[in-house]
Amino acid sequence: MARRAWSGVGQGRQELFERKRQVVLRTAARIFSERGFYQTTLADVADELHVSKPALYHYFKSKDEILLEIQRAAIAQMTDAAPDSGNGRERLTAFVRRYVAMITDEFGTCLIMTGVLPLEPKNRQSVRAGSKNVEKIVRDILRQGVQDGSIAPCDPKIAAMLFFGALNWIPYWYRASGELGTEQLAERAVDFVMTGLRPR
Amino acid sequence: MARRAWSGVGQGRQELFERKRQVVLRTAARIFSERGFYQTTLADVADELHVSKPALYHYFKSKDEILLEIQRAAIAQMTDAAPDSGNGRERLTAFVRRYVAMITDEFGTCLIMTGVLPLEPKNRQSVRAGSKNVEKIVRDILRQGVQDGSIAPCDPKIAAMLFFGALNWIPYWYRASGELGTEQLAERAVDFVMTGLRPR
Amino acid sequence: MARRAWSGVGQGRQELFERKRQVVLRTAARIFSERGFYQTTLADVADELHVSKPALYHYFKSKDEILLEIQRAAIAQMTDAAPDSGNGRERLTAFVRRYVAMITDEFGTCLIMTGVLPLEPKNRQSVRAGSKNVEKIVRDILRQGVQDGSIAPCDPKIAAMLFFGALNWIPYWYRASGELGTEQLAERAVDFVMTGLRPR
Amino acid sequence: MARRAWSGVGQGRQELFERKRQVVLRTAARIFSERGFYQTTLADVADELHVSKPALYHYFKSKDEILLEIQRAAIAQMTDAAPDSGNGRERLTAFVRRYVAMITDEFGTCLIMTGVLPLEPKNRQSVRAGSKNVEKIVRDILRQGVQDGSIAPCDPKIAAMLFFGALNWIPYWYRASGELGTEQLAERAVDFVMTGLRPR
DNA sequence: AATGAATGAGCATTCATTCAT
DNA sequence: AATGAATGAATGCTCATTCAT
Repeated sequence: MARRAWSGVGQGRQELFERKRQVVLRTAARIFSERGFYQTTLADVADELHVSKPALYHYFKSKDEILLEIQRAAIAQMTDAAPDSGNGRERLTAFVRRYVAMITDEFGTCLIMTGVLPLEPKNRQSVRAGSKNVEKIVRDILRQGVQDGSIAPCDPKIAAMLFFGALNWIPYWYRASGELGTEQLAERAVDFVMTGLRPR
Repeated sequence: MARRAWSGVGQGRQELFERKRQVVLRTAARIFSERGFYQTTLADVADELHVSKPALYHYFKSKDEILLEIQRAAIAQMTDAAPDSGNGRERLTAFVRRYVAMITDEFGTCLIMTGVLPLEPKNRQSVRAGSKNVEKIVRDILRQGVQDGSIAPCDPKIAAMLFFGALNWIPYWYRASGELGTEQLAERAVDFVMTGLRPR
Repeated sequence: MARRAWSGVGQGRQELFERKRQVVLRTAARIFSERGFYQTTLADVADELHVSKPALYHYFKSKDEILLEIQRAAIAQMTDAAPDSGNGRERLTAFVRRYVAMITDEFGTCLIMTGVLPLEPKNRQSVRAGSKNVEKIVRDILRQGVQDGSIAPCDPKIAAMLFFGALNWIPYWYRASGELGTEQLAERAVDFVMTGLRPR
Repeated sequence: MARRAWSGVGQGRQELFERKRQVVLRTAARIFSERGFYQTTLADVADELHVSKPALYHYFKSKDEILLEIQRAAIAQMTDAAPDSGNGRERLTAFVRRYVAMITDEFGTCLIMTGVLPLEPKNRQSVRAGSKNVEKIVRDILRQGVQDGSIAPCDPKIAAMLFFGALNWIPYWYRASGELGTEQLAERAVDFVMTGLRPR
């Protein structure tokens, strides 16, 4: 019993190392989101992986680094979510669809639910800079949309944050295991942020 | 030097005790939100109040209880935010205005930013029940609005959560000290959740 | 059972604190010298004092700080050992007598036997500077003696270090509990460093 | 790049093994003396040798054994330092010259600076016995010298330890890389232990 | 009511050592 | 012979909480 959780993960040399690293990251992200970063000990993570605690230190040099890499991965995904063609509304709609997919995976969920406060100040700044960048992308889309008339006139800063709120809150209530699929959720989100609740 | 932070808070007997309790609560809520619950030690809270650590135990029996009471207070405020007259849209609009006011104060902010994970399971359930109740209030308003035609047809569950997301995320980015007042913020929020981003 | 090792140490407020601190220091110095710094855990020190481990942290903020204060105390004693009247030989003789007394107490012994390597670089420099100072005192005495003719012509640097060697090695072999008293030891040391082993 | 530090050390079969062992020993001795035994990890030693950590276990079965062999080598050298012809003074002088040479090499320096405390009790006794033996050699020389009149009357036990102190302290301050050569140092040491500091 | 002192429980991290290849 | 991977054992330190005054 207690087979290595990553037995048979792959067989490249360097590559195997990298895959195990990813497994650690996903697992840790999931547990951090469920229990909270501080309520999760490295022993918890190790146990879940059927691995000893020091083994984790082969892959990461500290608990903080694990969280940092999770959040970096989340930010990277989100940054790539920016679509580049179409008018403002079209781009925003595409962004929502991709963003919902990412924020419901382990990394995105952990970024939102754990937040950056546990990180060391330096790393915190790093992740925050990434988030700011994603926000800027959306602000720019909004500005474009306002100009091309596909989006209602608004203060892009405020609107972007209310927009992000609707999406970022998803990890707090949505369970992928339920009946609502991620794509359908994305459609509801598109509807909500585009047309609001008032009937047309 | 180092005068008690609550010197002159009041002078009733029982009442004085209660007021000091509130001061502890507000202060703790603020620090918890800023640094995070686990990064905040009771020594930090005591220092901020110019009081000794054990003194806090005169007012609360544990760190957990402090957080619990903060969150209960937040929930109580929010529950009271429910307006009872008007059609769905009117009631929802009124709710948003009150909710924004509450979520930007120390208690509301702490409820959102600290979350319920740090609480003991029993207390966590208690707060969660309160939150569910607030959500139910909104769902009911939505249902009413859909029926009376003042709100667009939608799945009330999903819509309510997207709606709450837009509002709950506010503490993560809004600073009351900035140029945007709370009331103006509330108006933007009303616009956003009611009409969305697409031009009419 | 397990009475506090420092029960009844004193009763001033501030003063009591300081005395307990000294007790910790002496005890730690003794154990460090016996077992070595790294072989001694804070639990060992705490046990010896019939106190809990965290209690030590009321008095010192780290294991390193304990060692630092021990060594600072030793250096302070030694610095004060410098006599100021007489010719070179007389001053050196007086220095030996005082130095032997100090190097055989807990602090002096710990300074020699533990060394400064365990200290953090910054603190290490600090103690080293103190040691250098003591060495300088002796070099100056030697120079004076060479000039006034009471000490044989020699290179003061080398001579001082050989001189210190003879004395500093004492903790490695001398036990105060044996038949040879500290004063007698000091006389032998005076003889040795003054006249050497060859008959006159 | 990063060629094995011992590439080309030799080519005999068994002999090669033995030479590599010696390289490990010298290197470890040097690092132990510089940083301290406990501050030196086997990874440090392996890195310095451009070898993997487990590789060291081909040559030694534990870190303790490495230190033990270093110290045994030092003791062996010292034991051989005893000269056998001449009167007491002559023999002692010769001993000093040889002893200084040994105590300034890697093994001798490590024996002095690391001490025997890190060793397992059994090994510690073994090395201590060797040291005692070297001390006995000197005591015997002193006794002979006192009898033949070439050394001043003294308590051989105390005199021997003060004598050793002057010499053993050398590693703490002497750097072979400086301007003072080992032979010159030995002459100063001979002068000091023979005639002391007082002018004749 | 209030505090300095003390503690139990816990946790991240390190490192010598072993194992599988 | 040699190494990357893995681990058991240990330790310094933190902090919520309690106790004695």
